[in-house]
Amino acid sequence: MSDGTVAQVIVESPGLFMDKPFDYRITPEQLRFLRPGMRVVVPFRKDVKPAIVWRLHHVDAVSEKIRPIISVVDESPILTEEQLSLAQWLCDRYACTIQDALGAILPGAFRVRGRMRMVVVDDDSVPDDVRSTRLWQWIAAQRPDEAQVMQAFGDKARHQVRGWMDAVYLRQELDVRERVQQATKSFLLPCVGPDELLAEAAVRDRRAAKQAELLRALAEAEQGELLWSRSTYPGSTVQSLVRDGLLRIEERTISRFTWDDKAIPSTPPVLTEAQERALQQIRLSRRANGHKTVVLHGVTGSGKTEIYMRAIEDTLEQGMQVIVLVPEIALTPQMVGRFYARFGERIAVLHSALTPGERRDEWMRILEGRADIVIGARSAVFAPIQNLGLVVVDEEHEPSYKQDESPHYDAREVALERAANAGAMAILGSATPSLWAIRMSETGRAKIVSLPTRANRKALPTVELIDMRNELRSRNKSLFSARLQEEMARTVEMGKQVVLFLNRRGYANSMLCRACGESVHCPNCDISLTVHKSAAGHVLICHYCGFQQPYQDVCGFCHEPAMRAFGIGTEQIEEAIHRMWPSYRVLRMDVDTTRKKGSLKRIVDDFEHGRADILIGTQMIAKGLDFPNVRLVGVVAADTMLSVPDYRAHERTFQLLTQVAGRAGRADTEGLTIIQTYRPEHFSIQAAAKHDFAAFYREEREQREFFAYPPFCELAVFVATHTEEKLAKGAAMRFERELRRTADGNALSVLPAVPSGIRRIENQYRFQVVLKYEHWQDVQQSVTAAYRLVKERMNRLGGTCRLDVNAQRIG
DNA sequence: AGCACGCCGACT
DNA sequence: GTCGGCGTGCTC
Repeated sequence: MSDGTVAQVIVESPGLFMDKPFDYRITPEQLRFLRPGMRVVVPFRKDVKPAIVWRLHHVDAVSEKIRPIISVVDESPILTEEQLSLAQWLCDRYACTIQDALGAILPGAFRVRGRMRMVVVDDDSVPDDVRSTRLWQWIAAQRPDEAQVMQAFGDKARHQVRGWMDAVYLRQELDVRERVQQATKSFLLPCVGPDELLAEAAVRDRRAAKQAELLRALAEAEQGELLWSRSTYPGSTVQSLVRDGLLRIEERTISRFTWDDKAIPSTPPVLTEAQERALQQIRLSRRANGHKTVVLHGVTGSGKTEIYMRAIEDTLEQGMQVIVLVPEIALTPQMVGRFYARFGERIAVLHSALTPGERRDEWMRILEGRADIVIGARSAVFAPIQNLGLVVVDEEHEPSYKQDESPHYDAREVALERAANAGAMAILGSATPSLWAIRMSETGRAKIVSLPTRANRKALPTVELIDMRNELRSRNKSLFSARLQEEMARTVEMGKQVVLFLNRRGYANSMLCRACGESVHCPNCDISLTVHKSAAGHVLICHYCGFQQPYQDVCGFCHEPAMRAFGIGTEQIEEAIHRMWPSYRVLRMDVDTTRKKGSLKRIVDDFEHGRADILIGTQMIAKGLDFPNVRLVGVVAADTMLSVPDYRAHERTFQLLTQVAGRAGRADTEGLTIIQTYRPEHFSIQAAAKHDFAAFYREEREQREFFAYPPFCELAVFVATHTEEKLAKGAAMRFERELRRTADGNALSVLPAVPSGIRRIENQYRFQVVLKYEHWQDVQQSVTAAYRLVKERMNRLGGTCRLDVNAQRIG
């Protein structure tokens, strides 16, 4: 027992059971520099495991059972104190483990691997008969850990090895390895003035031409330094000049990440009156002491990005830093380009398509203050910014801000939490703000700032609704109404472009037997197979597990040759256009055509540069793309989104239609949007057609309030999965029962356990329990306790449980 | 997770 | 009597 400080660390190890900090002893030497947020390696059971220092804890007496930290990986913390408290906040808010929370914050590139490996002590004490064994020689060469020895030589080798260790023929050595290292480059800097460099070069001309060449290059270098390219100047050349005291080598950390098409620096455009007014309101809010959250509601093409950039400039002037969130950065190359043009190298980019090395380097640039604008997707909200002044969430209504795995965080909420902690401002921008955002302004937690007109002073595109029931009556069996066909042809003849939107990929939604009514189902999932076109004809694919089977026109149930494809997909539209207008150049943009890296950008580029007349796409074309030459936007079937069994189907329909319509007429082209629908009277479709956000909001708000759905309450969805149906069901029922027993019935309403929307995926049965409550705080304890109880049990039985707090969809 | 501890059925 | 089934608990 002794006085001192212990380190509480979070050990990296999967599972719920160890979700608490463990104490470790600190040596006096470590005590001088050890800080929370550093990575360490600790002994754990018989293993060595990587861990993160959670906090330093003063105790009167250090208990005997506490073991020492083996090794400290970092010289300075890679997580800030604020990020550590954010991790705790994530645990509380989303009922996740500390490990999950830290895992979400810290990029995987910082993961370390620690192991104890065997090293031979090769001196006279080792007898020759030991030295001559195959095992000994293998250990000497491989430096394996114990598990590797067991794997290669089996169980009998263990005793042999233990014996050698006792005799000190072998010893254990800690091996700590990081997944990727910080990238560095060597720079050459002169130690003497340029005149002397030239003089020394002259001396060397005869006997060391290469050295002379380097000295001259260095004397003339614009920055007064050179990036050392080892192929131009070999090590020997540089080393001898270093020895002569003429130059020195400096290792500098650099970032592997480069953005290859940086736009030319541009001068900011003159703001329109509306933009000017909006910016003034934002500046007022920033100075205010109260809420600093602004919902920027700007119609499509109103120039929201320019407002963000002005607000960013203000923030940088105050010496503070900025986070900009975009729904999916791969979909918004145009936006990143504009930011580079404006702010240059002070930008760091974080998103999932970066290599681990690139992400690590960008992280360090932010942490060390070498970048002060972070632009990225959802996870960029965790960037290690130390002096946050502004968070921007662009396209705030997009569902991609919600994380689908644990922790099920909502980046918008995290953004507001971080902003509140830092006293920073938050701007949530959208042409179609979510009900959540508008509700915040109603309850005084945010202020709405509007941009009601387009920056190009053009009107919003005219929207025509086509009632497809009339088309059927007039015997038009084509996918396109007469009106849409006519305008498509006219637009292409004008040399303008068309965007066609359909929210369903593949060729057809399903195969249905017209004789017996059965559809073709996936053998592993409770879902019908989607029809896709391939070189070899049609294939049926499961969108959930990837199962494939060939197309057959004979029904598997009644054996009648009556199978037929139902429900149009994007591939079928492409085919129809080829048939109707063989000369039109068509591009298709959906998950299937953009799976390969860079293919999305190529499609965007091709369309932008007029190498196609028509772009067919799923919802990914609705996200902030800007094609100036688009005259016509056609929505092939507006109803597909409306009939989704989800409480947000109306909201999603309105948002998608409005966003898609907004792709038309962005520059000098007058825009036209044609929406085909079987339900033209539906308020979501009517409101989108009239660009009437207020009307949509009024109606939808009323329904949500009446049926007690968000934003008038919050939902949490518990899902249990297991290959045994009764075990999945049992876990969900246990969760339900537990909550009925422990939770406050006034604060929490528990809906009965039922099968999930898709009852089985990849042979796992899924049962769910939906919870409704007003304040998570009031129910957090009982819900978290019940969840942990059931999850722990379920994991032992080989199943899984998940709890999505503040769920954005059910099922 | 992965492993040790511990309390009940079928066996050399 | 023991060998081993896997329910339960612990890891600084």
